[in-house]
Formats: sequence, C-alpha cells, structure tokens
Amino acid sequence: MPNIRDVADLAGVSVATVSRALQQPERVSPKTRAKVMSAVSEVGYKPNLMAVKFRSGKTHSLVVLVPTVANVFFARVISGMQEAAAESGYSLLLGNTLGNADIEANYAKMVQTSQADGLIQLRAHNPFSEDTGKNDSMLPMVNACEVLSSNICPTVTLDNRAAARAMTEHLLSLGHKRIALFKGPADSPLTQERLAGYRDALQAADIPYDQSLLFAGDFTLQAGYEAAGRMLALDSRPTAVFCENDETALGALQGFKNAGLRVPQDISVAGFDNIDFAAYCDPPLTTIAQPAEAFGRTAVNLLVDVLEGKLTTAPKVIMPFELILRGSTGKAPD
Amino acid sequence: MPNIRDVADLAGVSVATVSRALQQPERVSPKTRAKVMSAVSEVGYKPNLMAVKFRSGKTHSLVVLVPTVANVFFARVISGMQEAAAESGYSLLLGNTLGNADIEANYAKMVQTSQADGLIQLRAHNPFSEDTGKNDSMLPMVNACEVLSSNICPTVTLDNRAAARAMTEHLLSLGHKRIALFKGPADSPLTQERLAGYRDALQAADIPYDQSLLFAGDFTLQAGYEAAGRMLALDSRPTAVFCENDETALGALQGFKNAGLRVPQDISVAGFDNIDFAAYCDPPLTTIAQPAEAFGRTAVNLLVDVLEGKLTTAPKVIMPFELILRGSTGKAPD
DNA sequence: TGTAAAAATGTAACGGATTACATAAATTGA
DNA sequence: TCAATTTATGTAATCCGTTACATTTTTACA
Repeated sequence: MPNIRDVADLAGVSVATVSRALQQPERVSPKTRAKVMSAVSEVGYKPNLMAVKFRSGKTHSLVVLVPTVANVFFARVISGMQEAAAESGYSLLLGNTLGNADIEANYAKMVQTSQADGLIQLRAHNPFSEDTGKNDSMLPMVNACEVLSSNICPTVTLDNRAAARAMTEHLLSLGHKRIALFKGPADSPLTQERLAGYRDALQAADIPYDQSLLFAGDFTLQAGYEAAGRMLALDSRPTAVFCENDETALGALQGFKNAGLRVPQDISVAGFDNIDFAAYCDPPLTTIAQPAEAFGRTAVNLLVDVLEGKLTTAPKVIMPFELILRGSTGKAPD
Repeated sequence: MPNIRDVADLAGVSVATVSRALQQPERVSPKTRAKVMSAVSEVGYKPNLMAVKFRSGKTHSLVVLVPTVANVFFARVISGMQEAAAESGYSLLLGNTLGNADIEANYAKMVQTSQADGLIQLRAHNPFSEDTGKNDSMLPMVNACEVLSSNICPTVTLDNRAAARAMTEHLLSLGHKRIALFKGPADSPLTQERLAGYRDALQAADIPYDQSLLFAGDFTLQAGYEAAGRMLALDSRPTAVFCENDETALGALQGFKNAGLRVPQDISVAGFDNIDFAAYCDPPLTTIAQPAEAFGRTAVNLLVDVLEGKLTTAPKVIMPFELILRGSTGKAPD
C-alpha cells in the first residue's frame, strides 16, 4: 500500500503539503495541489484510516449490543441506527450477544480498549463490569428499548406500561374478562413494565388479577406456540391473550388454530411491536406499533451527543406508540 | 487512559518489558512479571488496540455487505458469521447496503483504507470499483448466497438450480400442471438460477414454459401479496405457486386467503429459505431449507483463510439444501 | 525598491505498542 | 574464579498521518 510519503516523493513536496492538499485544499497553492492530486492518483494512494484513528484517538465506531439480530424488531432498530450513524460519520459494530453477560462484557471491552467510541445497549444490563476509567464524565453508552432502572446513561424507550394498558383496555372494551398474558422472561424489566400496564387496566376495570393467566416465554414463535398449549389446559379458558411481542403472538395464533380454535371468534390474540409479518398473518394481528427505526436513530444521535460532550445530564426519551387494530381481536364470545 | 509507559514507570521497568510481560510472559522473569502485573492492575491499564492494529497493519475486522438486515434469512446468516468470526478473533462490521452499489462501494473503501481486512458480499455485485492495489494476490473478499458469475473470489452457495428443480418436481408430482413462479428482481442471478431449475423440471415433465406465469417481486411480504393479486387476474389460473423466498410465499398465502381461496385445496404455495415463520403460518409452508448459519460460518472461515494466505485458488463451496414438506402444498384440484 | 505582512511550504514531534538490536545480568562449566 | 553462554532487560526505530512551529516565498503597499 502506498503511503503519504510515496505521494510526497513523487510530487516533489513534503508530507505536510500532501496532507494539507487533501485536508484543507485552500491552504495550498493551486499548482501544488494539482501536482499532489496527480501523484495521489498515480500511486493509487488511500490514506490509512487506522493511522488517522489512532492518532486522533477517535475511532468513529459504535458498538451495538443486540440480544439477537434474528429478531425482526431489532433488525428494524438497527436499520435506523445505521442511517443515523452514517449521517454522523460513524460506523456500527454489531454484537450478537444472545443476552449473555460475558459476551456483552467482551464487546464492552472494545470501548475500554479504544476500539470503539461508545456503546448502545438494547438490553437492561450494564455491560461495563469494571469502571471505564473516566468516572468523571458520562458513560459513553446509551440504553434503548429495554431500559436499565438505574439512570446511568441516556435512554430511549417507549411507555411500555401505558402501551400495555392501552392494549389491555382494548381487549376489555371488547367484553373480555379473562385475559391471559404471554410474557417474556421474568427478569426482563420490559416484561415487568408491560405486566404493570396490564394490571393497571384490570384494576381500573375491577377485574381481579389472576397469576394463573400469566405464561412466561422468550419472545420466540415457539414460545408462543407452547404457551398456547399450556393455556388451553386451563380449566377456565381465557377468551383473549395479550402477547408481549408479535413473534409470541404469531406462535400462539398457530397454536390455537392447531387446537381447533377460531381467532378471533373463540379467542382474541394481540401482539406488540408491529413487525411486518403481523400484517400478513391470518387473521392480521392487532398490535402495538413501536417506531423501531426512530428508536435506532435516536439512540445513535444521543450517543453521538454524549461523545461530543453535548450532554451533561442523561435524558430519557419516550417514543410514542400506536395501537393497531386488526382482525385478531374481536368481541368476547358469550 | 493510562498507557504502557505509565505502567512501565510505575513498575520501574521499560516499556519493552511491559509489552513482553503481557505478550510472552515466559520471556520475563517471574519477579518482573509480578511487578508489571500489579502495576497494570493498579493503573487500570488496557492496551490501546487501535495502536496495535495500526502498527500491525491488521484490523481483525471484516466488512459484511448485507442487502438488508431486516431479512430474516440474512439475519441467520449473520448469526453464523458472528460465531465463526469470534472464534477466529475477528469482529464484524455490518453494512446495510439496500442493494445500492454506491453504498457498497463506500463500505468496500473500508478495506482499501485499511479499516477492515476483508469483505463478505451477500449480493452478486463486485463492490470494488477500482482495483485494490494488490492485483497479484487474491481479492480479500468472499461471496456468499447470491453468487457472482465471474470467479474472482471464493464463494459459498447452494445449488439453487437443483433446489428449484426439486421443489418444482414436488409440485408436479402432486399433479399440478400450471405452476406460477413468484420471482425476485430480474437482474438477480439467484432468480435466474432458480428460474432455470423451474424450467428444467417443467421440461423434464414435458410441460410448456409459459412466461405469463412469472411474477417478479423484491422478496418482501408485500411483493408476494401483490403478486398473488396479479396472478388471480389471469384467465387460466395456476393451481400452484413456487415463491423464490419465504417472505414472498407468506405474502402470497395471505393474498390468496383474502381472495377467498383455500390453501392447499384451491392452490398450493411453496417457499424457499425455511425461515422460522414458515413453520408457524397457516398452513405451514412447504419450502427449501438452506443451512443459513453454516453459510455464514463458511463464508467467514474462507475469508480468514484468504487473509492468512492459505488459499491460492478460489474455491466454490456448495451447501446442501433440504426439501421441507408441510401443509401449504397438496394435490392439484381436479 | 524596500519592508512589512501574508501565503506557501518544510521540519519534526507526536500518538501507543511492538520488536530488532544492544547491553547488562545471571548461569554454566572448566 | 573466569570465560562462554544463556537469560533478562533496555534503547530506539517503526507503523503513517497530522499539526505546531519554523522557514521560505510571494504579495502588497509605501
């Protein structure tokens, strides 16, 4: 690979002049600039950006910790991140962490070893085991989607409690009294928030909260399918199910159908996320739309602000949700 | 951030000794090693890996050009890549290119500017517009899934032609005579290969090839849905549809159902990829399973081999496919 | 034309870790 | 105990751009 010295030699100028000709062309005479430019193309010079990054101490890379890139919702969030990152001149390093704290810590090390400037965490877990060495300033981290309870960094989230309450109220308004909840893992704050919203709605409607109507899963199609099976074994069968994400709902949909139930005549099913598939299943899924791409964009923009020292406090951005009514929910059977 | 000199000063040794104590502990006396180690932890030293990468000229990063991370199949391929990359000590830089050649060229520049060691392209397009400056050796690139016709780099693919033929033969064996093909974009080699397999099967069965049964799309749910609508407008309606990917098939499934058709009684639908959703739709989708994670792993391993100079020729790895028979295909109606 | 100011260019230090080479210390064997 | 090895450690160059500072050249105006 040719370097800046090769160019300087060929053009008959110093390396400083070459650097200036490329970085601040106006600081160099037109004649020299032309000489440099032709030398650049003659030797096929491409600046070694690792050298630039090393010297500047800025990598312009951001690590993103994704529990799993195979999740459709996260894929959309990542798309949004990539757009915003490109606009700000950053690139994204995706870490598929499988929700494993060790893998996360490993990626977090990239920030501590100057391989990345900052980190975006999509899960409610602080990946920085040890201190980052800069206790004075803000952690170079942003938390999105599922949010840490401690307020250690800027966050982007959605009012999950209010959204869950809105969906539960929708089901109540259709006359459902026994509403099952297909949850995520019990230790997930996101699950706890949505559960709280579900309870809020029940309480407001004077319907007793029944723990036997809760079914935990891991947000996959299979988990939804299996939860449907377990639910059908209940003595007194619920007439509606609120699933904490769309994959779970789609799995449940299939589980109910396989058991011979009709949706929504026999049972209503609602999801959360509004992934593309939710509009193309049978029946189409009632769900909560989250602005996934905007989540990603906002997270990146916040992180860039942190890195540029534009933030002194850690803001919490609440994104809007939207209730999407489709065919999978209907009047409660008599 | 403390650097190696801070450690050296505190330990009362030279920077060379610190470096050796960390890289080749056996080259340093146990006493010195202990001093260095305690100094390391006392100042909280983390080596600046940008400096290491800069000096070594190896970034241990691989760029992956993904048409869209929101595609479930690609998400699985990426998962496989990440596993293999982690095992070999590489990290992945994902580029969401939207199939845009300019964006691709931009990411390819990361290799030319020493920000990444190599590149994996999931689309049939050479992103290196200009030469890379190393015409003598092999391009630091691997092509996976959809493959370039020119044999400029190692590739990992599947015998798409044989797979499409196998699926078409399955439909023929069920008695279908008019089989529609929901294709991808016309300029995609992948589409051309699958089309060729479809034609092979028809020809072997002495069924005339009818261009009016081909419907182009872009591999999305929506494209499948719309193609279904267009197909239903045909005078003589096909009894089976072979979709070139599962998203298209799921969109088509919904399109047919909305039009009042029953699947598979009125029309059979087959897909390609075997994404998770294919098993959880109604009816479950007959499809071709591709070893997506293995694609990713193989691609990374090949690229690492290229980078380490272990390959002198460009191999073409053909992965196996599997025909998955489910409920969406059935006997042709009389 | 002479001098001050402005513009253009050059020199060299810098960033942090690695490593070839040089030197110093410890070990071995006679 | 001394020379010959072996082992341990130190010095300084290197990777490649950027940029502060120094120097040279050009321009402007009296």
